[in-house]
Amino acid sequence: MPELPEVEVVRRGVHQHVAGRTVAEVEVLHPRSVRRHLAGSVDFAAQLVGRTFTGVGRRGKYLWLDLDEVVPGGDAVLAHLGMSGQILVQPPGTPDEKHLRVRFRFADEGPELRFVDQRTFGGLALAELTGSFGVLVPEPVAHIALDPLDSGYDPDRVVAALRRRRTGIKRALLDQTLVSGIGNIYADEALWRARLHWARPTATLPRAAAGDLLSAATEVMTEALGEGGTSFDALYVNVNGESGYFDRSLNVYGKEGQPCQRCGAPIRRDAFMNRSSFSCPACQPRPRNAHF
DNA sequence: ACCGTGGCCTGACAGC
DNA sequence: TGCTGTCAGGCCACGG
Repeated sequence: MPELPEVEVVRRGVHQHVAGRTVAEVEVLHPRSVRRHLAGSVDFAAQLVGRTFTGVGRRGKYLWLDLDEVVPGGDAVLAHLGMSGQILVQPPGTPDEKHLRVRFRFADEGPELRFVDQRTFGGLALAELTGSFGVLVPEPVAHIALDPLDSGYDPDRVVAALRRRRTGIKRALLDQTLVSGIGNIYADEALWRARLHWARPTATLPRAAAGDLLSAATEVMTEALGEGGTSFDALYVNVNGESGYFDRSLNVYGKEGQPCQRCGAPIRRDAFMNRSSFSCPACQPRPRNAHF
């Protein structure tokens, strides 16, 4: 979290506000927020001055700002929001946010682009473009699988790859090299819709059930995007700082003890991978051969 | 090659 | 009140 719908909301906002604008100054206020840049944050800033953002791409939870021409060997500013990252568009002179990490000022002296991140799990990077699934993406994104909203996404291929795994179904859903964009919230929601327990082994999952699960994941993320994403608090916002409304539509995530919307059984919460899994004990019974 | 775990981070909150 | 412990969890490095 933020997961695919929230990142797509941000991508659209960034594109609307910065496409065609030329960078005048970059201020890095926290070194950890600039990643994979051996020459350091000062060099990162210097390399961007005078360059023009031409578009904003996304794959899974990564997004990137294209710089000038999109050509092999070109580069882009890659961003990952991590747990608490925000990209905000703010008029110059707006007081700095408490966790402002990187500021972009533009030659037109219009609104700034600000990377704000409380926990610094996210970050920015200047990355070279390389080919992946037939398109150019920043090199650190090359190994990330296509997401369900990508035009090249092929659910049959994901089903086949998923059934070759020897692990639990939720662990597989969260593996960004299998299918990208799904995090803890939408994994739990998709599993509930498909009536599957999170520890169900991938290896014995029928092809149709795997297909239904991926369809459910696509549906729930598409619906969430239509609501502007999911927000529990002020951390998950669009570029104008506004929250989405999909949290009202969640069926299991964060609903421990509340009645299942299908059968009324109280939603249970299990510890899993140092986090929580929410599910309905009646609709999603624990399998005998559970894979933890 | 595949699979699973630990570390990175800070703020909100519960309990004493 | 102020302290401590727990939780939130995506990604990557690393070990088996």
